[in-house]
Amino acid sequence: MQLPDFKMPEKQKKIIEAAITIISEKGFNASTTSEIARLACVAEGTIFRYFKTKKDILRGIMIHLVNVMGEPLVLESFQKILLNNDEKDLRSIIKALLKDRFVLMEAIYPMLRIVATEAMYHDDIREILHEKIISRSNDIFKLFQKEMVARGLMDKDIDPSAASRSIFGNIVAFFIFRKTYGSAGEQGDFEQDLDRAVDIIMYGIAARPVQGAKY
Amino acid sequence: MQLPDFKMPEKQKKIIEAAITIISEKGFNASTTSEIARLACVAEGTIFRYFKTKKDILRGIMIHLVNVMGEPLVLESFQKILLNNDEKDLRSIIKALLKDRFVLMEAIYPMLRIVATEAMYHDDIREILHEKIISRSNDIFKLFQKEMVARGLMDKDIDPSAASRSIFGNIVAFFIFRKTYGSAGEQGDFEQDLDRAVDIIMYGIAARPVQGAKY
DNA sequence: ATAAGAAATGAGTGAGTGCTCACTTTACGA
DNA sequence: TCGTAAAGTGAGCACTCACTCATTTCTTAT
Repeated sequence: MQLPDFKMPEKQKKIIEAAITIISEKGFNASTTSEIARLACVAEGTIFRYFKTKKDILRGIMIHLVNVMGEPLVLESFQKILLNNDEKDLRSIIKALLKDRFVLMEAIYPMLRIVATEAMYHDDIREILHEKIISRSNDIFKLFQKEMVARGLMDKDIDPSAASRSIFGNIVAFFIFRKTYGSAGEQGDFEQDLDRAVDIIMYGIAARPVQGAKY
Repeated sequence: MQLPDFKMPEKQKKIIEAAITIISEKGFNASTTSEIARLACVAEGTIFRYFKTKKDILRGIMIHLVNVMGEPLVLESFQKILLNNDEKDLRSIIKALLKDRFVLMEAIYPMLRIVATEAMYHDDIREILHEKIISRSNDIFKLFQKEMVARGLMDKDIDPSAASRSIFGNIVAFFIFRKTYGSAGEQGDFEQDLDRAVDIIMYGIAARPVQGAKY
């Protein structure tokens, strides 16, 4: 996992990168500090110069997720797609969103694995995640919905929390299924699959909009 | 985690029950055999009479998920809800499904945590899960869709894989969000939330069916 | 009642862990 | 060039854990 530049001692960065790689592969407890040190090409003692304990490495990874990836990658492009679309229709926005999230999740996949696992067992990590990413995404989505309603592209009485929760679920499910099964085909296959997923997010599993309807 | 009766030595059952409790709380690697033994009220050596290694306990848990819970709980009621509904409309079926899955997931929550975590790191567990539960659920869903299409309740050109994937994502997201935040209110709150989720699964985030339409 | 085998025990073992610390190397201003 | 502080090292320490096995307890057939 190659991290973007960030003011931080060379070795510390190497340690975090190595830790992300190893922990994402084997889980936190199954990873050893000696292995991380080996991959990072530092002595084991060096790890404990930068991180007080092993658990502290996890915290370091989370801080990175939030500071380096969270803000610039996760939220910025999310916001751009949802809020800078004066002339686009809802369908292309949702499609752009799904595509962008897919690419992002693939890019930070090792980190995602760690967060998904550890958030289940550490309250503090879950808290950071919620505070810095989930609740802020929710806010952005609410703004987005307001705008869409104003432009007549979304139904005004859809609950925004339920909607964003559903979209979140769809995105994650799309990613996981593609990642574990699927993706057997080529690029065209992906586009088609994407379109299907977008259709269902837009119109559900039952209804299809009347031809020429405003939605 | 109280398991249903199943032909198996008393102590072995106790060990698995204890293991589910402890592993779901702390994760597999952070759980110790001595702690499991203590909770199960057996000597540590007894564990290794029934399970060759510690990892073998995990396999025992998975076998239980599949044999005891998987077939009778996960698939049976799934099938009943989807396929024994000659007179019900699509909306009530989906609502019943979502409700049933929620109750089920809550009942086997500790086991779910273990499976969700360990499936990320062990190929064999992911394989069992896919073979015994996911692919079979998919088959059931395909039958269901065929029936719904025949009865004119679902659009025939919705891809069944995409649809079941989406429903899966919605169910899981609904569960997780309710479990970690929400559920702050009472029962009425839950019903309302359920209805919102069902609406979105049915009609998506954009369109709403015309009043009196057949869907 | 007793023998014999099965089940259960838990102290013991050694491999392997996170972490320390006495030491070496590097960076750099005077 | 040297002195000093910071950065880096890795052998070793204390400890934990999965697993073993000699011993005890239970079960049951005769």
